[in-house]
Amino acid sequence: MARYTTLKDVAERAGTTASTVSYVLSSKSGRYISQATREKVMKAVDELDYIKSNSAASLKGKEVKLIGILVPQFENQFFTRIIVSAEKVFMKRGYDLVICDTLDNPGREKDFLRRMLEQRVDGLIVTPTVEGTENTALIRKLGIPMVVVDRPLPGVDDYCRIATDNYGFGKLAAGELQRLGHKNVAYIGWNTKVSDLLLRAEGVRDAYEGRGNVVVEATGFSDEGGCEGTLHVLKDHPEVTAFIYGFNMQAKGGIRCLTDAGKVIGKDTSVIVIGSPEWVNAGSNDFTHVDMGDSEVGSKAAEMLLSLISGSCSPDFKKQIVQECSLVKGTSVADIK
Amino acid sequence: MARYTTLKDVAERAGTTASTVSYVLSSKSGRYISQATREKVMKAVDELDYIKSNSAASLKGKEVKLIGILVPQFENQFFTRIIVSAEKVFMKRGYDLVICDTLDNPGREKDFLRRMLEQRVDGLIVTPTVEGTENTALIRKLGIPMVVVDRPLPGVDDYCRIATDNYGFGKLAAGELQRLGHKNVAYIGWNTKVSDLLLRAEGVRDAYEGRGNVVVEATGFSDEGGCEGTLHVLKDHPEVTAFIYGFNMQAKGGIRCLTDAGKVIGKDTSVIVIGSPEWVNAGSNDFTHVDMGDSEVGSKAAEMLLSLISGSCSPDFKKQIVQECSLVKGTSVADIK
DNA sequence: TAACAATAGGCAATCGTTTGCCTAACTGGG
DNA sequence: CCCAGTTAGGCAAACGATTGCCTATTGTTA
Repeated sequence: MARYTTLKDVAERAGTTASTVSYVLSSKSGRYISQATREKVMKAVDELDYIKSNSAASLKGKEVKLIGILVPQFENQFFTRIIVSAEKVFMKRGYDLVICDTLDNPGREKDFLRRMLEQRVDGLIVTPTVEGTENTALIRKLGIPMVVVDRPLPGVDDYCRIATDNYGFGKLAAGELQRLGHKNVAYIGWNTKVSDLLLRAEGVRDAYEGRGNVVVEATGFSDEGGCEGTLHVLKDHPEVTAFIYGFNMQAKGGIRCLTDAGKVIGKDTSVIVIGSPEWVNAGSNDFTHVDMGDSEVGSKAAEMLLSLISGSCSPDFKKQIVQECSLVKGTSVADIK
Repeated sequence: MARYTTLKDVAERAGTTASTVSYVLSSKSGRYISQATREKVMKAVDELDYIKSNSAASLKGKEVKLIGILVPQFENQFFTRIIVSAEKVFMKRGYDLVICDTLDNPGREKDFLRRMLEQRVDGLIVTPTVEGTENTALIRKLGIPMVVVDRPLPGVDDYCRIATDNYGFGKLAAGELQRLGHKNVAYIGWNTKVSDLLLRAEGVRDAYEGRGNVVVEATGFSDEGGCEGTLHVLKDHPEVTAFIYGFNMQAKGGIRCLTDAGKVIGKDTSVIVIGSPEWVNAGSNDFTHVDMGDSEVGSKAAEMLLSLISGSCSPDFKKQIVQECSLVKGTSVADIK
């Protein structure tokens, strides 16, 4: 086991006491330290490779300088982008990130959250699992600063959140298809109970209210799910001229199926992807897609959490911010007007 | 600030002492606890939402149950895959992950490593920055378990590492091009001094030794870099029929340039990508690429680190494992034989 | 019935930092 | 020369969990 040197070791070498060393290192005002002592201490610190113990410090009520982040799918770039942009904000303020991938499994989420609390994290950024609302109850009860990202906590309302504009995603995508003359479109989405996600379909439906038909296919959250839904539509609704994919993984699978079925995207059929996975414009791809504002979501969540932690906002400050989205035009939608 | 309950609070409520509560919770053998006491304690723990403090425990020499992971580019799927697969291994053993993105900046790396030590992480998985070899010196001196991933620590040799087969990547890719009749190929790589990465070019060169010509373009590690290198080749070496891209980001930019230049990939020109970014087979893409064994690298590193931590291997156990790679054939290489 | 093992649980030191409370030496004004 | 302020730094009590060392019951056996 590794041996770390302690304040006492340093003090001994410098010929002083632990408290003095502590004061030197934390350079707190209100304590006078002579230049000579300061130098002796710094020399000893250096020679002994002293590294302070965060555990001991946090035991004395200091911040742990750890932020916990729980996301449901690490492999989804939407979340890694959130993490990257949040990290930039936290890093500047000296916080490290403990990151967990819940895999959308409420059991894992519960475990992880408890472990975060055991680590006494200073705050949490959480995209809750679909059915694990209860898991965050303790966090809220204890009053640990937390910002929820993307999905809501159903049945709860006094918490901070950076939301994505799910309804807007659908509406924006559908609007574009309408503009280009598509009367019969399909929305391939996730077969989930999370209201947040059903909103996307609703946005599409509302945009088409009285102006065309929308076929909604709710399938599994995976490449296969996307493919399956697409095949259903191709088979049962040959009148459909455009597909909106609610999630990037489904989109990937669905597009593969369309291609395999011999369709040329942007000509024989049209596609809009909700989200900005890297592949939308890699290689010969150039998909029209809805940018959910991934990075913005991350940095806003981080900033909100920091103000919660620093107490710079009132203790009962609760706010939900909806991130704006935008349409990025590619060549995957045919103009059939 | 959040108030956590302590062992003492629990003890008071259960009508016993902190030590008993501690023994109940850790269920250590060698201490007798009556069923009645056990129940009273558990009840109190429950009612008070007791959550143990990892800081306090680690102060007493317990493991912190944290593993630090440093990667140079979070946005690169190679690394997120490593993290995901490592996490699966660690999670089963009760470790949490503190993840940092060094952005290949030695200064950031140094900061992060220090912070990891301050957290007293039980072990580290590190892909060192290009020029920050010194940064890990302290880790090695202190004997903190560490596994290096992918890149080497130049000038150091007694450390554990899961390496990627850089030379093999180049050779494998070049071999495929040769097989299909390409005599003049280009390798677009990173303008770095890291031997590890130069090896890829060497693999390509060796494969072509006496059997054709290789143009090597070393550019920046970005989309733009890939594009730039590609344009040079198109301009100065019209005889080149195939491109090998050393890194996924360069590949993305380079391929975009090829397309913009009116080339149809797999017909007019050929491409092999080293690495497996998601886009290699998304949409209408189907690139021949070299699978570096990303996930395997992560899980092997995690397992090696765990055995280092548990001391199940001799203290001076040092081992370098090279992960095998494989070629995944797509349609991006034309057969010109 | 004395002696011993098994069962049950309290006491207090310890881990490494932080910080409030002292003391002590100097400096300078009156 | 005395007292107040400034400068410098030691002492020791926390923080919360762990664990070795006790003590005090029982139950068991010779």
